[in-house]
Amino acid sequence: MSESASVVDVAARAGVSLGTVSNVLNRPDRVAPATRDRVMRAIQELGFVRNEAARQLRAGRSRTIGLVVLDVGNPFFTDLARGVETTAGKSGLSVVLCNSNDDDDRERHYLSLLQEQRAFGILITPVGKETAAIDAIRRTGTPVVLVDRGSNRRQCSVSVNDRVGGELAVAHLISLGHKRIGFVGGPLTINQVSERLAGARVAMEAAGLAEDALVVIETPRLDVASGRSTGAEIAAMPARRRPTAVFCANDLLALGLLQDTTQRHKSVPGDLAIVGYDDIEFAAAAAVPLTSVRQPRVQLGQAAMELLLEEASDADGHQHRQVVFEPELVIRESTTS
Amino acid sequence: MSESASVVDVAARAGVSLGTVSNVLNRPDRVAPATRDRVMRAIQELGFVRNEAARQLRAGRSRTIGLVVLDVGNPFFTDLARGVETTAGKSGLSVVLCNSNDDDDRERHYLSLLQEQRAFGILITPVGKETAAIDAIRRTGTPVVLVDRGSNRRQCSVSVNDRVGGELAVAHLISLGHKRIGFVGGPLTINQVSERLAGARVAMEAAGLAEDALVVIETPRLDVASGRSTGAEIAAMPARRRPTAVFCANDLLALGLLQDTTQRHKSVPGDLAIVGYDDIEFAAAAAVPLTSVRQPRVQLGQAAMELLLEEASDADGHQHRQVVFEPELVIRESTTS
DNA sequence: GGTTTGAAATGAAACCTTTCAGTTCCGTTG
DNA sequence: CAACGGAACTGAAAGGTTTCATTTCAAACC
Repeated sequence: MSESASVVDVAARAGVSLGTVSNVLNRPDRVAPATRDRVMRAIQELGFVRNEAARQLRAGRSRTIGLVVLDVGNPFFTDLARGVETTAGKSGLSVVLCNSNDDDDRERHYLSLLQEQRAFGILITPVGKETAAIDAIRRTGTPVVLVDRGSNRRQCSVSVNDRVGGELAVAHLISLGHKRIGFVGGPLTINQVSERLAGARVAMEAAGLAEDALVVIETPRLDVASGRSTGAEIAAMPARRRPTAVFCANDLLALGLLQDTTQRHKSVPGDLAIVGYDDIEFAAAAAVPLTSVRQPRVQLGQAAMELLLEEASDADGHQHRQVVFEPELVIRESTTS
Repeated sequence: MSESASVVDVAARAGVSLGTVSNVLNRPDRVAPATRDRVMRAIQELGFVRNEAARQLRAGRSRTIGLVVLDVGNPFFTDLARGVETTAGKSGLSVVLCNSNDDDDRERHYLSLLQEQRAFGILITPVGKETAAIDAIRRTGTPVVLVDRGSNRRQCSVSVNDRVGGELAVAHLISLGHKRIGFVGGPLTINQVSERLAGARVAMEAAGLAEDALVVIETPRLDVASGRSTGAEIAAMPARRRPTAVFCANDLLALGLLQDTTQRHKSVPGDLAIVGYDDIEFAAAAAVPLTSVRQPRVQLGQAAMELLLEEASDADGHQHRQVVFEPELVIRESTTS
């Protein structure tokens, strides 16, 4: 009971060879119904459970795909994960959610773990720019799809046009008459952050505003706490330098900043207009409902998984594809009173 | 290059036996430094990566623990997961996060998956009451710890006293003068929900309020959307039956309800006071900062993982333990103006 | 009756690691 | 110089599954 039964035990009990048991498990139609039933009964009686490790060893690769994200605490990524998981499930694959937490070491750690597990494939939002480790993995034959991050032709990727997103956000603020605008986000080494910033710059330039009219406030992380501390930083600025509107690189920052600003008894958007990014579910329920740049999170996950499956199936001459979604600005009270 | 090297290849290249390679990998101190270096170099040159499947097969169990939660979209569970993961990582274990999504079938599916993977252990917040499947797993020798759920002496569990939490929440509302109080949550088959409701009833009784002064509104799920639709339901009630305050079984519901209520231009807490549960990070940043019952989420995860390790180490005569944390009421503007 | 055919069942080999009893080798000791 | 001891290394076995070339068997055919 405690020691689990193997196919051999099942075979013995059913009075067949172990090959037949395997056939019952994997190609039931090739086994005579009577035999099949007998084997099934033996499986029941012995409480036989397939040993996935042995299957994997034989197959050479596992049926698990790794999804490496920057922050599981960010609803953006959990929504993404849902999309991935649903699509993966349809192909009988399971998903391991790995939280790199913006940390290079953790990312490396998870990547080597996934390699040891001979992962079926990897979906990753990389921490840094360097793709050496990822290239190495791809060279071993494991399909890799970059998520929420564009790429060159050398690899598959699924992304939302972050530059356009940044542009939309800041153009919106400019159209409301703001002239001094803050950008809150970081670390700037994260690609999405720098792209959104680049988009913001494009909007500034298009409106003929000076470069230094965009005040960049770099944060250590993209979380609520960092957003809160940004509030102090902004409040401490001399009035003539202080921005009248802020574009945050994601909603967590925006919510943190919003919370802090409200606690200082400043009005949003009166004293400070705020735009977020991602349009997570909590953005609409915020102290002041948040204007945000919406990304198709679940579809992003689905598309990523589909690309991965595609890459896994046409093993050799695979043509890498880059899927790019377009973001959408959702206007709420945090910018328009 | 594409085909990965095995210990045998490494051994051949380094001119040693495969046993020595294994020793370099697992007990480096038993190998002469010179040999060790030679093997290491061979590993480097061949790009050898350990095959986890083969290790598992040999070892009989994997180094993965399964964490089965009701809803990954709920920050309560992702915070919990963080606690679990940190503690697991220290012992070289990895965590697979499984989202049962309140669904019996999905739960069953994940449990059998974890069994096939010969999981090192399982942490689970079960969907229903029935523990037949879980008992069966425990009988195979896999340690199981119930999370966010008390239990009898027959199994390990980590929980927060939900009854006390419900009592705290409703006692608070009563102390503010409310006489007709709503309870929002569901499905009631979820243990945490029914316990919190039970606590609410205790508070009502203690205050000498009639049983039917507690209006129970059962929701299909514990998410923001359900919270929003509850708003309509409450608005549609005749004024004399309509509660003046509501206790929601979790913060997602509370945030949804809050959002809907605000959109109806009703004031919170003026027209409707709201208490949530979990005190997730977004509760404080809500439209009206949310009064909520705080649970030690991260510690909960840590404690669960520690219990699991404990159960895994004293294989035989393990004494099951029940760890119960006490919740804490955090009062904010959603109840006090 | 003998031969052919095809479905059904068989069982050895392969997948890769870890373990452990056994061997080798070299320096020490009596 | 023989015997011993211990460190270093070896290599076979085990672990459970899947695959596939082979074998078996009964029915169909000539």
